[in-house]
Amino acid sequence: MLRRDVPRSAKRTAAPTPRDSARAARLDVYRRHVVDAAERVFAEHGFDAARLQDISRLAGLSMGTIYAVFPGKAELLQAILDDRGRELLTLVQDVVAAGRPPRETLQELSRAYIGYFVDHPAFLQLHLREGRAWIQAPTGGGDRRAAIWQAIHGLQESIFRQGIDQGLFVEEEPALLAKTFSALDQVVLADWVAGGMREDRATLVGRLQGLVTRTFARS
Amino acid sequence: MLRRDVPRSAKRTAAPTPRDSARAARLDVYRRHVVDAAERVFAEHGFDAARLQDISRLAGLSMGTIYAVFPGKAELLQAILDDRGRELLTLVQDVVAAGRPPRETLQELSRAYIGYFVDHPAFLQLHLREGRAWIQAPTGGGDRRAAIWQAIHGLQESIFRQGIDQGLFVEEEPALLAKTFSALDQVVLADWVAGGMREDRATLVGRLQGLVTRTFARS
Amino acid sequence: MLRRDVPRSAKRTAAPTPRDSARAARLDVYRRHVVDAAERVFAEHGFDAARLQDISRLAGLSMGTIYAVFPGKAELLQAILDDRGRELLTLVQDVVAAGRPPRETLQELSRAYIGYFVDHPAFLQLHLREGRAWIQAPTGGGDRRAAIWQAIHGLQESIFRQGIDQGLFVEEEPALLAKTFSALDQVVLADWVAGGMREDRATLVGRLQGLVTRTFARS
Amino acid sequence: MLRRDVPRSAKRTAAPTPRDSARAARLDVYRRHVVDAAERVFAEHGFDAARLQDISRLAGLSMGTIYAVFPGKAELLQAILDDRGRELLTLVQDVVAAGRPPRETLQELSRAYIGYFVDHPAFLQLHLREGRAWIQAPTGGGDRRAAIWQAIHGLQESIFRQGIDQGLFVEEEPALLAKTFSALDQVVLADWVAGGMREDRATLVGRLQGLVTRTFARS
DNA sequence: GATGAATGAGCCTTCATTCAT
DNA sequence: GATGAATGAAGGCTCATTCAT
Repeated sequence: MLRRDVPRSAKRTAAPTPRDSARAARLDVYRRHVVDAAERVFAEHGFDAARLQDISRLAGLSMGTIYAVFPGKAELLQAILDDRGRELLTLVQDVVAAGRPPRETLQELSRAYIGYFVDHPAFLQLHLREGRAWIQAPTGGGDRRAAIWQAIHGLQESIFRQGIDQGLFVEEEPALLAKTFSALDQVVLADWVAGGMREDRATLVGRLQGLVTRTFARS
Repeated sequence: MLRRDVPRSAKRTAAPTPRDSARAARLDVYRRHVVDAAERVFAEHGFDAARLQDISRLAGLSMGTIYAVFPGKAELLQAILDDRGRELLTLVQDVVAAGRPPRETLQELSRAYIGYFVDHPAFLQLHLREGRAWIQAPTGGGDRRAAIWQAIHGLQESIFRQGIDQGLFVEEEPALLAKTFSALDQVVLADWVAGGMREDRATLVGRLQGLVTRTFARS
Repeated sequence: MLRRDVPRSAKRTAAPTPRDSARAARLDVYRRHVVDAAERVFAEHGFDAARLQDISRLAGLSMGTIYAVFPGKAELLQAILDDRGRELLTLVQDVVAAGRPPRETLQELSRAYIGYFVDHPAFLQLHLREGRAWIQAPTGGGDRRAAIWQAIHGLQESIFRQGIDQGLFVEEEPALLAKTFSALDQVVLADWVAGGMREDRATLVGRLQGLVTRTFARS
Repeated sequence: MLRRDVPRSAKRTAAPTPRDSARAARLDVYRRHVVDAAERVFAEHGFDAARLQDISRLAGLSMGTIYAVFPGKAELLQAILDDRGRELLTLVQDVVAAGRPPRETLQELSRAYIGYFVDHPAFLQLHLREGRAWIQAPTGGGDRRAAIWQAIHGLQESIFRQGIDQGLFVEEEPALLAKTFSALDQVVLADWVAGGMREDRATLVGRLQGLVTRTFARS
């Protein structure tokens, strides 16, 4: 039958129709599948060597479906780094929002970071392979990927600034300290990956906390 | 073709003829040109996006010559990281060989690293882009790239071990300390690159030495 | 599924049930919608660049419905050219059936053609873009599209033959004259489209009638 | 050996080196092969359905070589229509330059057109399939393809204008007469193609000249 | 020996067509 | 019966690698 000429057009911008929300839900499921598969394939082969075919196969979805959800390969990587970056940002925001004293906050942050990456080993590998955004210059928000890391580092800087003001941390440019924190994080995790991911989470947390304390704490 | 019955095989391991040594010298000149050009092209575009064609043009050498010196693109990257890695290793060896006390050695090492990367900015960018070898696991020498970094880190570890034994450095796995040292190095340099390479060498050395002291020195 | 043993097959060729005729009527409505939308999309983008998706959207019908009415994209174009061709044929038949003298008939034909295309601008564009059937060879009816144009040209030929016999038209192969008539038609209309469709119908009719008179009338 | 550091750099913009001219000559040979093959494939299947692979195979050249000579598929078609269009333009220019009286010039033009298309049957088919440029509006030279046809029609218009001024041709917009001339040309040739290309050149020339005389000549 | 033109395998992306709901 | 989301084949284009000159 011909499509009815929308007597419910009034609702159009109001509540979404069940059909629309179903559609949105389905697309969201696909999105997650695609992102998951892509994350793993990118992690294993690196972005350039990764083939969309493989992602399609791993996701159990056709090429067409992938392209229904993402405009292209680049945007797929973007989306992964974006999603994960946002999750990390939320994590940091939560930790910071708790309002604990600086040293404690740093310890919590270490625990949170390690926990997140241990929980998402594929992303960890991808992050170690392709995640150079945290070294990028503050470009004024032109690149979303970099923007998220700037937000993350911004929060970290605020902690460092606080700690420095209270005489708890070494006196050094907070921006550099934030990056150093990320670097220490990366060292511990990279070492873990390189060693075959054998240590458990607590060990890694302890290791990072140790490094962090020694690096930043004023004795 | 008929298999030639190599009558001059005896010469093979004997003294190289002038012709041979001339050939070797020529190839070596080519190699250097190719490696130089590749380093710059890889630094600018990244390994995957770099085109051999551009390297050929920049080197002023034909594709054929490049392939006469290197088996393929991958080996070209390998060679660069190898060459530079070896130079870095030599640097570290020299610093260690001087036999200074641990803290001083670490300061010298900081100066040497910074100096090397500031002198080779193209390699620095390539190192930040593609150089993940220093995080790799000790694979038992299967990968030469990783092997060199293991050697470097091995030397650094010896310093840290010494320092720990003398009660000068924090007590932590020397291997992890070595990687941390590399990470700090990377942070300072990445920050420098991101900021437009404006600071001079001394500033960077000072910054790294500060970080290093605070991170490793036992108070 | 088990193959049903069609007990109502007897009804198949009998009188159509109300259900069947309702079905047929419905399909016919769909057909018209689809053809209209397709005509516009084909006219705008050309056959190859046109996307069925767009036709579906413009028709307000699902892809499935389109494929319920047409076997594929090619048949859709076919159908448009067919429908329009048949309408044109009817037009010509009506003009010819009036039984006016040849010159007058040609003038009427000119008016009718221009009128039809001015009334169906989308088809005009499609006709100028993809309508090459009127140049096709008499293939013996293999292609329906060409067949219709052969019928049209056949009628025109009969007029030309009549006019030639009466000494009114130039002596030339009637078939060629018929095609020339179509060409003149096309020139006037293409010029109109190219000029932005600004002139009104009467102007175009006058222009074509002038060309036609000068081309075919024996002085 | 390393490329010599150009002692002949002075010559650089002066005479082309033998190497360069050889290169240019080779590319030109390829260009011709590619264009020839493309012309035939485009003529047979139409632009969109034509596959570069087929052109590659027919030309006896690899995909890479095709792309060394043309940036893409579209430019390939462009180049064909361009080349042929320019040749046609030259033809027209030569005919017009002879300075014969208008009627004679038109007869010569008919002979030239027919001759050209009979000599290039693949292009004829392509022209009938994809050549709609001669109907296009004068867009001010934005499209090269259209521009050439504007030049051609411009020359034809000048002939018509002359003829009209001398009272030899019917009084009608010269631009429309020029397009009509092209249309008559197309009719004769399309008819020839449709009929299996059996008539010889003289027959076609006679046919077109007859049509042209009757269409344009003032009695 | 060096050249660099030629090769062609491989991948991202589109869209006609189908079929589960 | 109608839907429109899912499919996946197909093709334009790139660039690492080779080899005739």
